[in-house]
Amino acid sequence: MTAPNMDVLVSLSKRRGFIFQSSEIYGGTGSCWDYGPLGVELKQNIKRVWWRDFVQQRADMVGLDASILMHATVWKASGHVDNFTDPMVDCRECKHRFRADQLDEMAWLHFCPATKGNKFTIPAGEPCKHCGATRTLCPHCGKGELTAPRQFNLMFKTFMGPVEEDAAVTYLRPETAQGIFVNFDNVLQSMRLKLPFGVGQIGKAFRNEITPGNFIFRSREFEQMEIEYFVNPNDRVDGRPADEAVHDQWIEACRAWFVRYGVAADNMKLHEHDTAELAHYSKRTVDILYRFPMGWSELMGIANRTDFDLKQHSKFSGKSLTYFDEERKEHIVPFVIEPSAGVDRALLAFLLDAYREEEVRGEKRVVLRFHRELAPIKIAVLPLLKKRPEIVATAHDLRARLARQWTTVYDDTAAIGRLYRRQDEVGTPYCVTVDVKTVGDREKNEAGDGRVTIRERDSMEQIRVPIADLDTVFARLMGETAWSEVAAAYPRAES
RNA sequence: GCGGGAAUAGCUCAGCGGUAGAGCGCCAGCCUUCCAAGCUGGGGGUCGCGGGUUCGAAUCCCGUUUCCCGCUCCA
Repeated sequence: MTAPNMDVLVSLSKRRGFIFQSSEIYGGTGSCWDYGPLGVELKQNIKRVWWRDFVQQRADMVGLDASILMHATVWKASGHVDNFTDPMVDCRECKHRFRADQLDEMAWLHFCPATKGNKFTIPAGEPCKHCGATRTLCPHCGKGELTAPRQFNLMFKTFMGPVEEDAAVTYLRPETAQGIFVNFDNVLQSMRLKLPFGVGQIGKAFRNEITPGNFIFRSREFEQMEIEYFVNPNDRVDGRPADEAVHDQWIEACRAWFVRYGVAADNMKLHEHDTAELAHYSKRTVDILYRFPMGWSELMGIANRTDFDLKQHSKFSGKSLTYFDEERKEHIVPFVIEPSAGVDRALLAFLLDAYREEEVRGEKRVVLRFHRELAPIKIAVLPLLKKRPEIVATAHDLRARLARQWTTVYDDTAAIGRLYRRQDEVGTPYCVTVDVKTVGDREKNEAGDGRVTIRERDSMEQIRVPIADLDTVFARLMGETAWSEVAAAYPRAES
């Protein structure tokens, strides 16, 4: 495949109306991006199929849409107020950066004056045996002074209510997950659920990232698709504790989902967090990495959050957040498996994986081979000649008719070859072309055959289909039926 | 926040002290019976922003903002 670099994609995204830099006319900001007319369709399609596949089609799942602003105590309970704040110091000499709270636990490099400047590595927390000095300089290079600790708060602080008082301070949510945890009992009771069950949610989250960038990969405002899947850890699944077995099931389900919608399997790999990497709430976390242009990076994470969150919220709120196990006659706090995906990262992966540069008749063709369900525009209706009013009128009618079910576009501003290339570049899977044969030629006294050309994006094959068949043909093409199977029933059009 | 690079038309870039260009794209017309065809015409840039040097700055200097590449963190 032709792996595009990020610049090519940024350029295409802007030129074709997928993604614009936020506030561009004011100089822009790299930490926020706007989705243009095609981008918003693509993004909505991703969210729609995710919601359909994971929430609507599963008997063990329900949905939720919690507010972005929540009670400030939520973030104390979740640990974000304490753990999302890392005081950092930098070495003025070697430019190394350290977390201030970990400095004392690090071995340090020392040029000892008592031994004529000999170099020693001193274990954490100990003074030099020769001169008795304790560490004051950079532990890494032993020479540089450290800057004063700088506070990084990864949460956006804001004020609820018109008066800026401390009591009204809260945060824009850094993850959608907490909205599910605090509604655990509401959902459980109102839907009369039995374990195991999951709650899915799609929504915006905000993090004051230290380093945003790599296009939409890491931005300060982003959208998450999260599931909190609750299990009874005392149950056994496949002979293993339920949380551990279900965790593995979700990892595979998520991986398969990306493959289903067009991400090549070998562009993904799993990454197991080691203990140092694990978040404060997690027993085990596995990331699905994607081969992004800047290297393997996290596409989504699937964490076993244990009973940490429910217990924390129970403790801070004073409300019992337990589940009554009818068989064992006991109250338990469920464990939770959290498959957490970034909509924007998913979109970027789908975009990257769809991008192809091909050579057609000696010319370069750029094509986005989107899965048909993700493609922003499903059908482009094109007149072969725009001088013929009958052709143009028929094309307009067809577009309106097809638009009742699918996203469509009409374009007559160039020759047919160029029109096809434009649609290729935005990933439109099918074009419908109306020509003279469709409508007939009055001057030559020829009747129309009522057929139009359907052209498929990837193979560039064309078939002649009666207008009367269009609805059923496209219903099959947009469903599970392969192009080759549909095409076999109709004559090829010459190209 | 630190180090390095960059910022000129929608996109890719040239111009590097004398007042802004190319290719592609876009728009209109002509032409054209299925894969970026041709011809003609057109719109579009206070050269990121602010200051300084100079008779004169896109060009030199300072500051600033934004972007890109590394260091750290996550979806």
